[in-house]
Amino acid sequence: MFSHTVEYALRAVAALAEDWERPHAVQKIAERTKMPNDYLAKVMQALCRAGVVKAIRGRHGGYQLAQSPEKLSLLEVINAVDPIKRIDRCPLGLAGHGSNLCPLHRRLDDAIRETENAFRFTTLGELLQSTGPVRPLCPIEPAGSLINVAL
Amino acid sequence: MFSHTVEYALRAVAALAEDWERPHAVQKIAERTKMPNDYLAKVMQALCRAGVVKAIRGRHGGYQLAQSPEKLSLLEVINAVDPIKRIDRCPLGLAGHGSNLCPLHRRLDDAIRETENAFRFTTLGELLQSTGPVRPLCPIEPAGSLINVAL
DNA sequence: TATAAGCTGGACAAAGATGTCCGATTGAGT
DNA sequence: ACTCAATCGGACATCTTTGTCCAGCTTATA
Repeated sequence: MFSHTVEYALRAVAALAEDWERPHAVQKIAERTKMPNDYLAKVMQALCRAGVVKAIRGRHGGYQLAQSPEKLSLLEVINAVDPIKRIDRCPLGLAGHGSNLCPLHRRLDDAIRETENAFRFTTLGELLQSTGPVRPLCPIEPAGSLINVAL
Repeated sequence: MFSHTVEYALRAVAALAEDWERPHAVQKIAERTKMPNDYLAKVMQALCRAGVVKAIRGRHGGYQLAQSPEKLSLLEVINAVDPIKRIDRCPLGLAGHGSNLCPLHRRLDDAIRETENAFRFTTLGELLQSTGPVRPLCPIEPAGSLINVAL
């Protein structure tokens, strides 16, 4: 239901969120989140253009969140790379229908709106704080090495 | 959020639902629903293989719903052409995580599940019965000709 | 100032989704 | 039997998404 690019973007910001006031190199993020390095580079550029992250160029540079994880909603991330499109007029191309969708498209748009809201009101910060029963989740390290990514 | 193919499939079954016990030729459905004839043919084949519709070959043939609109959920139609994929294990490919998703993927899967349910419990019949304030919606005919498609 | 680390952006390749074309097959009607 | 209307299904064209490669630019550090 969500594009691969969206998934990548969300993984990336989740990785950045760990210590968000420091730049992270694309290569590091890619290793952490197990995605193709060069494709991630493109995704980061998109996030940068959208203002979700900022780029620090040059040596010791990288990307870092533009604001604290608590202020960043998942929807902002999603819309930065692959905007959720609401159905705002009849897809059959009929003029004069304005916001009056037929029952089918009304139903579809309702679902889209609910999804949009679910992500609009979820911040990256909430994800990091969430104290599920099985905490160290996606991270790679099984034993006790390094920090758990909590993706 | 939904593929073009899903949109087409839903339009098609909505068109069929009008009088579902009679076969409708692909060409007629395509005109009604304003989509490419030959692509619709492929979509109908998929719906047929999934058992959502049945094909009547030969002259005076066409496609008709396999069962009454009241018994057909939108989810069945969607899954027939472009299945909604739940996130059932860590997309990072970590073994040993079973159903324990990290907060991010838990959140994503929740949204997918909600969407799935919204369509699982909506039947085609409900859409046709729904008495919105602006009834004749997507149909093409503005004046008083023919039946309103109520797509 | 030289070097290395890192982002930038263009070009391109591969794969999937969408759209088109057409001959083969089926079955009703004459 | 023959014809016509219709699905069936393979081949192919096009577009978008995803993925790869690389030369150039920017900046910290020695």
